[in-house]
Amino acid sequence: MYDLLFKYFQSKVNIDQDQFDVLAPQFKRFDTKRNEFLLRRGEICKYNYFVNEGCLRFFTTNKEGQQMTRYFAFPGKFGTSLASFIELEPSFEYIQSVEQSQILAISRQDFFELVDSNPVINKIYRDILEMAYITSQKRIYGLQGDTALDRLKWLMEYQPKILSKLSNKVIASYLGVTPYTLSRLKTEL
Amino acid sequence: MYDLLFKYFQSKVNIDQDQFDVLAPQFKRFDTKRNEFLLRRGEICKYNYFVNEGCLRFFTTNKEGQQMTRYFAFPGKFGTSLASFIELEPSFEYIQSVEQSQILAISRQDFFELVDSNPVINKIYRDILEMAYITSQKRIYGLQGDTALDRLKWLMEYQPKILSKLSNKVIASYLGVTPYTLSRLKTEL
DNA sequence: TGAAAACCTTGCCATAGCGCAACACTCTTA
DNA sequence: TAAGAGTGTTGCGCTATGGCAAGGTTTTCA
Repeated sequence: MYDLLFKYFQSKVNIDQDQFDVLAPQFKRFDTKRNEFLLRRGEICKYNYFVNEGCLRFFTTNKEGQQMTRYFAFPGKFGTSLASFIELEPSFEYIQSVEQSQILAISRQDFFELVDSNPVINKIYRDILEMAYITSQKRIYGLQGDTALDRLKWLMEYQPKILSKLSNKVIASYLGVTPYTLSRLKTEL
Repeated sequence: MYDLLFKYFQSKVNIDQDQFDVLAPQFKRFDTKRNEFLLRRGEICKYNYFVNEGCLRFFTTNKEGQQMTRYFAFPGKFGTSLASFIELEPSFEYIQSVEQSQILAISRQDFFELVDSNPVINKIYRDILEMAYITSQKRIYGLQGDTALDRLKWLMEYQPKILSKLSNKVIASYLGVTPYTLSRLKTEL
């Protein structure tokens, strides 16, 4: 159950089995059904999630009710609604299980106690934040300056898993286009 | 010279003058002219910058050569080309001084030594990353789902300094529209 | 301080992407 | 296994934004 998480930690920092065994029990297992919500807008996000199997989608809706997807967490990735998780304020986004998934969740309090007390976890959290921020920067530039077709090509090259595993509807909501447009773009490839 | 930086640190964590005096000298002062580049695409970003006076702009260009702005650092803000700064890889973005500015810069090595050895700095860096990431998330959602007019209104409400201090050309490059469109949108407000 | 450069605005038309409607296809799940 | 819900495709017209051109205004700096 904790294999993937241990591998993840090892890939980031030096950590041995004993150190890991101390903190692993703080991660509780959740099993989710397809399309199940782990968090809805307006709720407080109490957990940081690690995906063991399946996929989580992080999205919000604009005033026309259209969904916009920010991030897909595949196996071996962390994800949370950070603003809510940090500040204990109502979340502006949803977290939904795209398919039947197995999730490890650590509570806010346990997580930040670890971050403050355990240099290994501190470093991992720093890494996650740095990488997530850099990814966001690139995505901002992509949304600002590339055409929808460019963004689709970028996705094919760098995130092929998204294209192969997910529905056109959610892919479109990630690219920032309508499903109509995505369908048309695919004929231009 | 270090007043603003000290205030910044105090606003984030408990720090007294003695603690601050130890680390302050690691920040070297740079004075920049209007439109001077601190970093060009392809160069390695060696410093983390703190703005004392003036303003720095962080941007890149797409393949048509249009500029896209990600962030403006006003007095009391940090900014760097993070991917390059962390990984020592060539930067994909530029850092330019919008106007005559006074900057405090700390080198990569000094910075990460502080982050690893000094809990106060570690916490500040964590805060910066968290806030920057949250801001990026909101910006991604804004670019994906709101019209250009919505984004302009958002800017007026939450970042009025950008509208009042900067040229239309760079504001447009931040909103992800052309200067033509921005000019037209302003008549619709 | 005055010429040159940069910037802002606006008319006009071009284009990318939107969104309805209709239909085909494909997963559920009872 | 059949009905229904959800998903993908495509024709058509619409809207938001892009981009050239031309003119007026502001800024820069020698």
